Amino acid sequence: METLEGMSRTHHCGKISKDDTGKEVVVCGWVSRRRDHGGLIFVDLRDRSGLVQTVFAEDKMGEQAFPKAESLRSEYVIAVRGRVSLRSAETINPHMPTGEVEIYCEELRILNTAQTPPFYIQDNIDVDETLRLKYRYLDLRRPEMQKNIILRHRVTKIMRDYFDRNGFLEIETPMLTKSTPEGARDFLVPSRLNPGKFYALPQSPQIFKQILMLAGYEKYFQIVRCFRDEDLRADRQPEFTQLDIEMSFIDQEYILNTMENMVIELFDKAIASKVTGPFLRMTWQDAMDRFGSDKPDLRFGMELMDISEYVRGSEFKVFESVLKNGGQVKVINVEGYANIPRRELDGLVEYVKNYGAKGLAWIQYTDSEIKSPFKKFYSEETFNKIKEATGAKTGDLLLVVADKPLVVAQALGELRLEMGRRRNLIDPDKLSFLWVVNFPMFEYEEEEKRWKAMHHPFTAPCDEDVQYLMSDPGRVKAKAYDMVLNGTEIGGGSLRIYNSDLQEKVFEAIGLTPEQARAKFGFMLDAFKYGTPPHGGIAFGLDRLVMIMAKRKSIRDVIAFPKTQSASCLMTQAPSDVDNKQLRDLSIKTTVAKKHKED
RNA sequence: GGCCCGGUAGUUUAGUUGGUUAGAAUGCCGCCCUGUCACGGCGGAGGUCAGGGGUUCAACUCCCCUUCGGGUCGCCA
Repeated sequence: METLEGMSRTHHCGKISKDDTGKEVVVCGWVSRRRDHGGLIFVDLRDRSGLVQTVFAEDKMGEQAFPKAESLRSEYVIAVRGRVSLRSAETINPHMPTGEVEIYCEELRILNTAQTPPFYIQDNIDVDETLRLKYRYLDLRRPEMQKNIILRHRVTKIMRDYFDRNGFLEIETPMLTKSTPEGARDFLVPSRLNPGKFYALPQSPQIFKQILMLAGYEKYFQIVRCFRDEDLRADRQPEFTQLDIEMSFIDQEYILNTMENMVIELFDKAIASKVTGPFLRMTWQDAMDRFGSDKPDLRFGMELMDISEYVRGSEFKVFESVLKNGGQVKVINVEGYANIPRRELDGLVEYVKNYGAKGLAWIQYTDSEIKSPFKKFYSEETFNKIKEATGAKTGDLLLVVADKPLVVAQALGELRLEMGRRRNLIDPDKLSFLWVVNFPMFEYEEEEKRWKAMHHPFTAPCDEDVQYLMSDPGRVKAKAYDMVLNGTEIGGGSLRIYNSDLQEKVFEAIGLTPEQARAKFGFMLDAFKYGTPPHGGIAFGLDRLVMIMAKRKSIRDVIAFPKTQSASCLMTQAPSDVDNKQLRDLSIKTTVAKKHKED
């Protein structure tokens, strides 16, 4: 093994160009590929910036030094001093950014050897993700992963610059904090100094940022880790990063504009995507009615349409009972797909059942006839009226769901997305931003038989709805808003309650007794009595945002060290057992029988 | 907690109605090779068929359980 002593890097591999021709350079990196021709060896050398071809020629290096070049293997760490030379026309590699040049080695130092890696260190590898996660350091060495991680750095850098320029202060908030009753399951941290008591890791810095507003900081932001102990998904990790923002003396319009400008600048500077404002604003009700989702993907149409009035009053019991119970009958039009195979239709019936619908019906306006499972209950005129009302044409397929509004929305909304994917209606290069506004303040929790805050309990209700907080919580709208991109919620926020009386009322509406509210949020209620400014804010999911910008399907690809679906880290083997002494110090006993595994 | 998919050389995989010496490609090792860039040629090594149990004369193959990974519903203010 050799050192770098007396040899300092002059260039990065991927930056060498024909402008450097003739220069003596020193490059360092990993052996990406080796092509041994006997007396002539080519090595593609890789560092963070890219690849460059280095050439080891026996007649130039001498018989003493050449065997060292022969000993090189994949992922050895080397330094090469040599001269940049222009390649002859027929040896230029047009597929490589540095393909016009190569470096003739004059001195080689092997700084470290390497075991053969378990997978190729290159893009587009087809390898089990388990292996990638176990050897994450090798996975992260792959150019496409480095690109993602570098993009993530650029994103946070642009954000910090933007907020700094606009008068925001980045202020840190505690990681060891207090468990909150609402929301996700907390990660708990036992307190050694307070036996039997626990901190919670923050689900978000929500309360702290509001306290900062009343403390007079006016504009706050933070790029901050948040923790929620819930089941994982392709876009959900137990620890994730939020861009967290709060401002005082502002209205909703100011927040939305400030955030739009941030996002426009971000997409421009980070990935050179020109996004234009102002973003479309859509009420929550509109989004649900038209797209069956509070985060509609507007990259394609296929909106939901209500045909209740056309099918009402028939012998068809399914529709009748739904309509009598306040339900609705809605459709989406899958254009040009009247000849859908019967087997696929059957599959779609199963598909919507996953989302709570009891079934799925359809109308096929084929060239020759109208096909529908409820054809015998309605006249041809009715089918023609439906055709006209929905704008369907001959050759189109209507998919029909009848149920309570929320079930129709979810089932048809998901079906719309699925058909959009199957029919290739979604342009992967399109960026469709919108704001969804006017969310309901509460949603009813069937299991616990109580109302819950849809956003969080510090969200301000719309002024005109405050009177219904107790009498009719379901009709209260909130001053809340989500930013949606391509069917993904990338950010959400609200104007906050800044009056402790109103705050107590909202706690009451979600079933918190005054005692419970005091125990959990007493400090906040007290604080709010000392002159709280009107304020509001928003938080963006950084991982999801970068995932979309990097065009990846999983946030694991934009997180350096992510966890698996069972929330473990395959590289470190966390979580793991701890010594009994550690548990004793914390006054903790586990009820899980220890597995006796001796290796 | 439910449902679905998957686990075979280092890696990606083939393996038929249950009977094969478990095959290929690539990687790895050795020898040869001075213009390759997925270099090439010749040779070689490499398998707990995820783990356990069952059925059977016989299990990679069929059944059950466990485990690990992925997707998803519930959950995620």
